[in-house]
Amino acid sequence: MSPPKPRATATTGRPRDDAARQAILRATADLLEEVGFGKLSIEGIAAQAGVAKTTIYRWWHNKGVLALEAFLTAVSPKIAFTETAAPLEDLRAQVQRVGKLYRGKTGRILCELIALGQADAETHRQLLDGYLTPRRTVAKACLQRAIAQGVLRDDIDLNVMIDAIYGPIWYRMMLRHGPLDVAYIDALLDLALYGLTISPRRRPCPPGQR
Amino acid sequence: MSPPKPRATATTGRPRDDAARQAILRATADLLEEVGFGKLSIEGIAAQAGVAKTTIYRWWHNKGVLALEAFLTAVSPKIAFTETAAPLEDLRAQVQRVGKLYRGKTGRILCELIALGQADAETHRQLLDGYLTPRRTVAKACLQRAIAQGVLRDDIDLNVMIDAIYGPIWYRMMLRHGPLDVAYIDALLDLALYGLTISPRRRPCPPGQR
Amino acid sequence: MSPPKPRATATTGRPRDDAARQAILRATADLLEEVGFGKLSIEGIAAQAGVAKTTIYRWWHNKGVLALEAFLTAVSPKIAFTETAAPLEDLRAQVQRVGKLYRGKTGRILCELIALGQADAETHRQLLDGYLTPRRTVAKACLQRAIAQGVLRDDIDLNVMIDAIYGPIWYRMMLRHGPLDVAYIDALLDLALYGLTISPRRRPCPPGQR
Amino acid sequence: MSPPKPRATATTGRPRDDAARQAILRATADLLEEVGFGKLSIEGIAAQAGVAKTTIYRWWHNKGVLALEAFLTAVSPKIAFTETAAPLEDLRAQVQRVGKLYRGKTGRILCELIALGQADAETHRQLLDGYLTPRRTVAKACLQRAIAQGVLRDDIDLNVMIDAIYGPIWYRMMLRHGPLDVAYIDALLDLALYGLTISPRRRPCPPGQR
DNA sequence: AAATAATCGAGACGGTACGTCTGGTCTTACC
DNA sequence: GGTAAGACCAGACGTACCGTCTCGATTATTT
Repeated sequence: MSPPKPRATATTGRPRDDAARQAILRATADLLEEVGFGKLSIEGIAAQAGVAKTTIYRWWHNKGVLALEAFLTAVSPKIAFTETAAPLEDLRAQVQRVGKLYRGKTGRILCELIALGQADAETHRQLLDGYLTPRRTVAKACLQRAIAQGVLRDDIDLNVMIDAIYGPIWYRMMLRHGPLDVAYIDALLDLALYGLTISPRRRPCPPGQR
Repeated sequence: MSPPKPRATATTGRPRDDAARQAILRATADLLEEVGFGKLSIEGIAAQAGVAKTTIYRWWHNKGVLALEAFLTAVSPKIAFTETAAPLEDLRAQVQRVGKLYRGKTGRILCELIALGQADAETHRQLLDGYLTPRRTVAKACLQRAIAQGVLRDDIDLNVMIDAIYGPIWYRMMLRHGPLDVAYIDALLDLALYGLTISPRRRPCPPGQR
Repeated sequence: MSPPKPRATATTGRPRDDAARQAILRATADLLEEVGFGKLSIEGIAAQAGVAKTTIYRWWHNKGVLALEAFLTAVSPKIAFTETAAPLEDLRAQVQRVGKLYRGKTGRILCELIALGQADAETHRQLLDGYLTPRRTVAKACLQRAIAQGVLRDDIDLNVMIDAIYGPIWYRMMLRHGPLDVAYIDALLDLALYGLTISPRRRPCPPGQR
Repeated sequence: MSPPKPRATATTGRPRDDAARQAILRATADLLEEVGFGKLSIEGIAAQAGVAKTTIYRWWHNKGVLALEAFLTAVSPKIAFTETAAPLEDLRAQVQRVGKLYRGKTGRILCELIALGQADAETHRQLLDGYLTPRRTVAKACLQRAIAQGVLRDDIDLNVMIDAIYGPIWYRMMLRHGPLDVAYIDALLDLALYGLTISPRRRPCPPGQR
């Protein structure tokens, strides 16, 4: 009982104050943007949220899960797939949208949260389940529509496909060895779709697709 | 003179004790492996190296640059390009070697150092200059040999090419959403080289190419 | 609020732990006796008291005020005036008692605290208010009784009188140029009371005066 | 041999650099005035004197003896006895001169040096031999002249006499519980000379003496 | 209505590590 | 051999947060 776990149910007693919860998440998100995860402190959050440290520790095990929840709450709404008739164009639009997001502070924070997950299994799991997997699932659906329409090979593991598309985006986001701009992402998608090797076929734009 | 910067030159006075320097770097590398960057402490390093804290602060601004230097000193020798007649095979071998390294603790530490670079420009610069850029330079040379031999397209920015190949490796190293094993890397290289889209050509390519 | 001042009142929050306070004062007094103020360290006190350094800094600005409070707490009870019918004998007894105390470690510590007060106004004030003034007040009352009984001149500032009596005691305590023994103190009192100059009268004074 | 003792004689090698010695003493005296003994640091002295720390440690065991020597060098010349035909007036003039000196920074420093002597026997000895004893010797001579002239009692230990005169001065210098001004010193001398008790004789100013 | 129970704020507590300062020692090159 | 420069080990400094622990006050449900 000593580790303060989030209560599953509490039938009696004073109910959880949702205003405090919101204030904490908000303060965390703000500070995360302002100073980054590295310099985030529970005391700072408590002060900014006008809340006692106890209240934070009561509901979140550690800085990581709190930061993560705050991050997810703030960022998740900003990325969503559109769904049109042309799956590859959907994909291209979505990747561009992600790229734009990752260029900024969101990318910086995300990177810190990933690093955090290296040491703490729970943070890692939460990051995957709460952020990565849902987005990959949507992306898979998009790719499957493309396969169904016969514009993509059907002999490759979807997970590998997605890695090939998103991997380089994350790579540049984290290493920052070059710009993560529209042109780069476009070139990258071309490469992923048509390969590096010399071949008779190019991306000859099936008439009407582009 | 109050900010303790690494001296550029010191013609007089007691010279720097290289034994202490080595001990510090060694202790740092060991602790980095043992507990990760997150739980690395200067006090711990000083104790393990048998050195005063001041000696550390005299030569390294902060934990980041020290950890980075220790990391580079320890890891750099472990990755090198072979050079044979078949550049694409060189590439494949090298990527597999990198993949193997990133599967383990090295990957975990690297990921923390990257996150660190998000907030501190100097750490970021040092990571790029000391680690990433040299490796990319070698990789570029390899790709250029392949282009010269006519097995790779010559109309694509080399930086984008390299991103397409290495990006997904790093992606999996950091997110750990799937195994970073030999089969994955092989599949990834095939994809990068031949593309996702449906084409008459497949990898066991035109006779005589391999 | 950044300078950690002793709180005036705290209506809310966890109340101050008096056990910790006592332990700190006790440890300080002990170490003061053992090693003197010069080698007193907050870390040492914290360790001996089984207390965190922060707890000390929370309630005492610096080593000086802590040492002083510990000193006063430990020493004050040891000196008190007796009150008999013969004020001059009361005085003589009290001065001898003080002399005995100052011969030992108490004197040594007191001397260090006085030196400390030279640089820090607050320490100085606290030393005067907490130690010196109360004792001088009592001594004044004693002298006034003597004056009322007609055995002491009534035309001299009481403060000067007291200085004349106690000054030489402190002088020898601090300079240690000679013994601070019973004989010395007796001789001193005779001198103070009857003067240095040649006069017909000697201490076993005119009949009827005592 | 490890404790660096001041060399007694050095028949060979480079002779001691007196310029360095002077610079060190001067810097020490200056810093002593400026920040007091408590915040005096060897590093500061070395920096201000343009001298290596080694050079200081070679010639002085510790901060105390250095500070003391610097103090004596700077202060000694400021106090000297005059010698006239009226010993008691000489005394009065000298005590006033001492009082004036002790009112200022000299007193503050002196007090710190005395405290220092509580813990370190050598410092204490040096303070007595170098400062106190010579001054007391001169004062004794003065008193003896007064005794020879028949204006002072000859049945009292000279040491006690001197304590009775100088003790209260030091007392006020160190405790600062009241002003150390001309009037105070005058009153004090009267008291010391003529006593506190009621007697037919007052200081009736032997004609021509005052 | 009272009792019970969990929440909340405030803030003290024992700790760990921080980055700095100074004390003394040593090592080197120069004079 | 003395000296300036400065690196070295050692250890205390005062601060920032950590995660835990009382408190008194508040807000519900259950008797």
